Order: sequence, then structure tokens, then C-alpha cells
Amino acid sequence: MKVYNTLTRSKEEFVPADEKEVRIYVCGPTVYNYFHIGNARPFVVFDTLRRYLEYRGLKVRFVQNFTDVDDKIINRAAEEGKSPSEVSEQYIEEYFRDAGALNVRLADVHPRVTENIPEIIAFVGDLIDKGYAYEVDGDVYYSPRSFEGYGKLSRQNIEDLEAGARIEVGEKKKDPLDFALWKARKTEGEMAWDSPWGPGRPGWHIECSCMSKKYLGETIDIHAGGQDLTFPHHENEIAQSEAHSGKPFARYWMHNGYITIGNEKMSKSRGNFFTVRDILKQYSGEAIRFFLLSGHYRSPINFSEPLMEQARNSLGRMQNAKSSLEHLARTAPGSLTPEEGAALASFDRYRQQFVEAMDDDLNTADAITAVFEMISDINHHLRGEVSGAFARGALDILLELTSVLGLLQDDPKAEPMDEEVAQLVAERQEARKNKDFARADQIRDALKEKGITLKDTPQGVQIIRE
RNA sequence: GGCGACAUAGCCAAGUGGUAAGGCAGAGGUCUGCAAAACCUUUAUUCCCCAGUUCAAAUCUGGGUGUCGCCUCCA
Repeated sequence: MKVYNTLTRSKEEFVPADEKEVRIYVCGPTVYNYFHIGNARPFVVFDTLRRYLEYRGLKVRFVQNFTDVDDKIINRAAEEGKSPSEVSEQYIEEYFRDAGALNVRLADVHPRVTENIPEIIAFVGDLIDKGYAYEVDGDVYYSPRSFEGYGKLSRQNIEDLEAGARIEVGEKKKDPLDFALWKARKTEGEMAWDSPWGPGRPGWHIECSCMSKKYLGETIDIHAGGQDLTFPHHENEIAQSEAHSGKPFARYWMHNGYITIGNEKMSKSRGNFFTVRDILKQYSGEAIRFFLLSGHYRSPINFSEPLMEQARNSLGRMQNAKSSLEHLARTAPGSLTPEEGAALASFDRYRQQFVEAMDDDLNTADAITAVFEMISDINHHLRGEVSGAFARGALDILLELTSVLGLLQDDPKAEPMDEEVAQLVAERQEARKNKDFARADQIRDALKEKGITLKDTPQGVQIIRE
């Protein structure tokens, strides 16, 4: 598989350091709010990367943190009259709920800053000892000038950075480029932990360096996140981690593009965002997931209502194929004919097409095309008589590919359904036989109201539940 | 000012040298009691503009235009 590595600005063959296990760290959310569709993109994209690597037979150890110490959480808590931990606990739960709706699997570890304070303090202490950081009045700052290679990820020249940098009021940095590893408590009652530099809390960048090391080791395979984290967050992580270990931090850096709205970046600070929680009121999680995977992960995607409708409709074509095959697998008799066997075997070319696309830096748009082309092929076969065995075989390969994308994952709603529905369906069939179409349509409409769609197929009535 | 991304049909979107995938929406048709789904036909002589390289360019080179992003919290 080839992967675009931000570090080298080129597609490289992906080879894990340890062939037994791929180690991936993805920067997770700061938990002070529901996450928005822009935040969702890396969750979905790198979940798809993980699924694909596993599909290719690799074992993956996947870590995604929760930032549960941050000014925004503290501010939110103050606004709502809650403690910071109440706020972060709540939004961690909300994260799991929304991520679950998007079929984003749980990470192997979801570490939290508050659970790693001793490790962070030790890490900061080491950086001071090694001469990369210094303490001033209870704050600890990292000095990028002391780290050779600062700017190598974002291709920033340290002199050019200097021009744009500035010192915030109240900061005691020696150099505008320096960033905080540890922030001294400013007011009584602020969340703080004791440290060799007095009570305080960790800065933002140090947590990822520290947790990545703790859960994945000093050198990991892939570090991923949104493009906007490249600088300064990831650049600073490299500076911290490599200064600390003397080893390369991450071998591959992957960054997803933004979601835009009206052609402008969606972000919490601009206020132009749509939370996944809100979008879920109108669209399924899978439709949102499809939307996010319909373009290449490094390209920007514009978010809008019409585009979500397109995504939902496109996904509908996949869902129709799935439910037709499920219906036939359940109802059509017979075993595979030689022709059907040959057809099923020929579907392997779509599997190859799919793999080829995914191998090319996770080209999910092309992978989706492979699935659609296979669906067209399957539908051609479905126009004639097919055996249940053929339907099962086609369903297997369809779900094999879509599960890599995290699509069509909903459990099939088992037919036969409850007694009442079964009776109505039977009554409708009787009415149709007697050409009492008014009654037949009445029953169909009534069931539709309840979210049950009936389709009259040559193989009997297909019942689809929403 | 420094660094970077993008520009393909009504819409979304692949395609990095060999003559424009796929999906959505629209139109017409087949099937059906009617629907739904599916199938067939149909929708870019052309890929922002100009110049160049080449037998051949959406793809490479140079120039231009436009849009967006990072450099400050941000996925």
C-alpha cells in the first residue's frame, strides 16, 4: 500500500516497522462540545485506514486520545456551573455515541490527559534535564531553537516563523517561538496537579507526545490528524518526542483535508459548523460516512444539504442491492449453476479493483466506484432467475468490500417479521390476486407509514424496514 | 511577507503522457395492476486561460487568473 507522507511530501510504500503490528496514533477531540462534521472526518478516514490494513491481514494497534484538560473545557464548565471533569465526561460519552453512529470502531486505547499526569510530568522533567526546556515562575517552555530540524514537517523556516510569532500578555517566554509544556495555575481552584514546578497543568502538545510513547512506543508507524494540526501541533510533537528519545517519532504522517462550508473552512472558532449530532437528525450515520468517503481524504469537501442528499441517495443504491440480495438469499431456492459459479468467480476483478484503489493512498472514491460497478454487474444477473446460493455469494463479496469502508453495516432486519405485519402482507397478496388493488394499496400505504416498504418482486414480496 | 492546496458535465467526483471512470439529479423507454427496485438509451469533441515540450497533454514545463488554507485555539 502507498501512503502520502506529509513528512516527505510524497506517496511512499507503507511498510510497518514491526511486521506483526502497525502502530497508529490519531489526535482525538478536545471534549467540550459535540463534535462537528469536520472533526468527524479524521475519525472516519483513519478508521477506514485501520479497517483496510486489517483487511490486508495486518494487526493494528490504534490509539486515539481525549484531550480532557484545556481552557475551553474550563470555560465551558464555568459557564454551565459544572466541574471540568463533568463537562469532559459528558462529551466523551457523546463522542462514543456519535462515533458509533458513524460506524467508527473503538480505538484499542482511548487515553485521557487526566489519567497520564505523572507520565507527562516526568516527560517534561526529562526535557528540562536534556536542555530543551526551561522553567519560569512555574511555567515550563520548550525552546524549538534548541531542536535541530524544527520545521521539517510543516516546511517552515524558523526565521520566517519568528517574524509571525508573538508573545501573549502574561507569558514569560525567552523567545516568541517557545511553547508551553506546563502551565502554572493562575487562580485558586483552577484544575491543577502538583509538579516540581508547582501546581499547574500540561500544555496541549506534550500530551500527544507522552501518550503516544506510553501506549505505542518511541517510534510509531503512523501519526494522523487534520491538516490544521500540522503546524504547530504535530511539529511540536516531533520536537518534544525526538528530543526526548533521540529516535524518529512517527514514520508516516497522514493529514486529512478540511470540510468547508460555503467554501470556507468549517471550524468551531468560526462558528460555521454543523455537529454530527444535528446532522443525524436528518441523515443516517452511514450517509454521513459515505459523504466523508466519497472524495479523497486529502481534498477539501464542501458540506451542504444538497450534497448530503446526494450521498444518501448514492448510498441508497448500495442498500437496495444489499436488501435485494438478502431477500433472494432467504427466498430463492437452488444451488449454484456453473454459469453462476463463473459469474461469482469473475467478481474477483472488482475485489482487485477495490484493493488497487485503496492501495493508492486510500482512494476511497475509486474503491466506491469498484463497488458500484460490481453492483451493476450483480443487478444484471438479478434480472433473470438466480439461485439462493448465487445471492448469498454475491452478498458475501458485497459486504466484504463495504465493511472495509464501514458501510452497509446495519444488521439485517430479519424477515419474517411480526405476526401482524405478516398477516397484512398475506391479506394484501390475496387482495392483489382478486384484483382488489384499492385494498392492496391501502395496506401498502399503511405499512409505509410504519417504516415498512413493500416491493413486489418475481420472487415474492420484499419487505424493507427503515 | 513565508509555506501550501485546489480549479474536470446541472451537482459530487476519479483519472499524472495514449485519446474523459463512477454516483446523484434530469429526460425518454422496458418491466409492473400501480408503485418501488432494476435494466436500456440519453447528458463534457473536452478537463480555468495562454504559450511551450511531444507522434500524442486533463495529465509534463513556463506564465497568468481565480478560490481556499496554515503561519494564533482549531480535525
